[in-house]
Amino acid sequence: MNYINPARQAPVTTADKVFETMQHEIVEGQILAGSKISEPELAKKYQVSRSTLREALNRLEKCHLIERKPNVGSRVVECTVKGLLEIYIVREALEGMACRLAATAMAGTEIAELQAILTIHGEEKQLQDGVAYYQEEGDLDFHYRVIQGSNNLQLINILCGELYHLVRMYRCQFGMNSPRATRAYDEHKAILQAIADRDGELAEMLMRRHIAASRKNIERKLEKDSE
Amino acid sequence: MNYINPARQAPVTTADKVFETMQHEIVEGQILAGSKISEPELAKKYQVSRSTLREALNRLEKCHLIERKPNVGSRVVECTVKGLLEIYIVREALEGMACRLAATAMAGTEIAELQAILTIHGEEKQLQDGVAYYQEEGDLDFHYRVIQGSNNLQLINILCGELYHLVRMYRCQFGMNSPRATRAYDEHKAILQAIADRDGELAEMLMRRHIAASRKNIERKLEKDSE
DNA sequence: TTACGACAAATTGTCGACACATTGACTTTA
DNA sequence: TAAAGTCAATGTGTCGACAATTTGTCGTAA
Repeated sequence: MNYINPARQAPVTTADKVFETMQHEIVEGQILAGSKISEPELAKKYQVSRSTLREALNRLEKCHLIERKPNVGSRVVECTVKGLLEIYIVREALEGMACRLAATAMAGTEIAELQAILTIHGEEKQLQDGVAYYQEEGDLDFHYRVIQGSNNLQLINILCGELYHLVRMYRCQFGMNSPRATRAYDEHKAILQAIADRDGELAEMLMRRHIAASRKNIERKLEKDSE
Repeated sequence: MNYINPARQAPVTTADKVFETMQHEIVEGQILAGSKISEPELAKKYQVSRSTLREALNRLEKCHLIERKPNVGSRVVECTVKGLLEIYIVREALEGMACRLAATAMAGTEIAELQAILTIHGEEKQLQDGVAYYQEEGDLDFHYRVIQGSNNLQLINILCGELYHLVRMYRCQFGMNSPRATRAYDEHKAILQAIADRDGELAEMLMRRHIAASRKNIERKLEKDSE
């Protein structure tokens, strides 16, 4: 499957390619979460030297997909419930702010474009009545565009560059296909309306509630599973 | 000068030491902002191989202190006004959230400890009537402890690990010794009171206003300079 | 004179080998 | 038997050298 990758530039160097490959394998769980990474082993697997592999590992660490300890080695991060909720907290804060900024920074054409995309998503949702597509690609795409609309490079870099793949990893590995799609779609519409009205304060509040609702939904679901 | 470094672990490997050295030199401006980094040159300067230096560069990139382009090289980030304001925006969002969390997550003992520290800062401030110390170390220390109090590892990592040194760099290079210290001190006290009252909502609002006030102060100052 | 292209110098990316630290198993000793 | 110490094996950190790419210079042609 060919994922979109917001902040990516074409993989020019060998380390880039190894990085992308490993990224996909970690996100999709082919390299197991929590597992130890053996540099010699993976270097042989990808047919590159250890230096090149280590370069790739450095970028994976930048994406928070692996953790390194000096003189010990690297491990793939573990997908814990605590970690998932922590990311939602960070997203609530940052994407809320991004939304506030987008309300004043986004161009009218961008807003119109995003409205068109939302309409398409809505039709497709009803068409196939399948939640998966919307929840996966569509949701990410909406959030991605709002973040870009903030026009704040630090914000964009953190959300689209450093946290993006970790979010995808959690989505993949926890198998998130909750029945929140319809409600989420309506919330997206309301958020976009606030942006179109140039009401930054409201836009931020709605985005924060939107993300907080997802978080609480997960909390409920998980504590129900543990009963 | 020996800076405190929140999220640091003792430098065990040589790359660690080179990283810390370069970090200080970049933050304090000895390595000029915006300047190009020559790997062979710096490797010779620090008496290490290029591999080790590149390892250090990778960590500097993680702190947003340098930027790399494939097949071209690394540059120290530039300190622009736009960049400074962008960081304040990110801090407003993240530290605001951290403060909200701290209001429920911080232990009573931690709060008491922080209150004691604030008192000391207040006395020292009046004692030497110098703004510099408080503004530099004390302010960073207060914010640092609140962030730690959030008990959210993602939040702590981003603020204390990735953005911390960039903030210090801006403070150093823009020479921030504004007369906001007294007001900032009072604001800190109010924030801490909200945390002690376990009022997360208020704590977040106060922290956001506190950081936003600093940002607006800088905006005023800078547009006054440009007149 | 300007624009284009080839060449040379310098820099970055990649490689394989060595030095060092950690881990686990085994031996020794209380 | 248990605890501590030793040693080997594995893996990470570091090094120097080679390969590939970029950049600036020079020369040629329009």
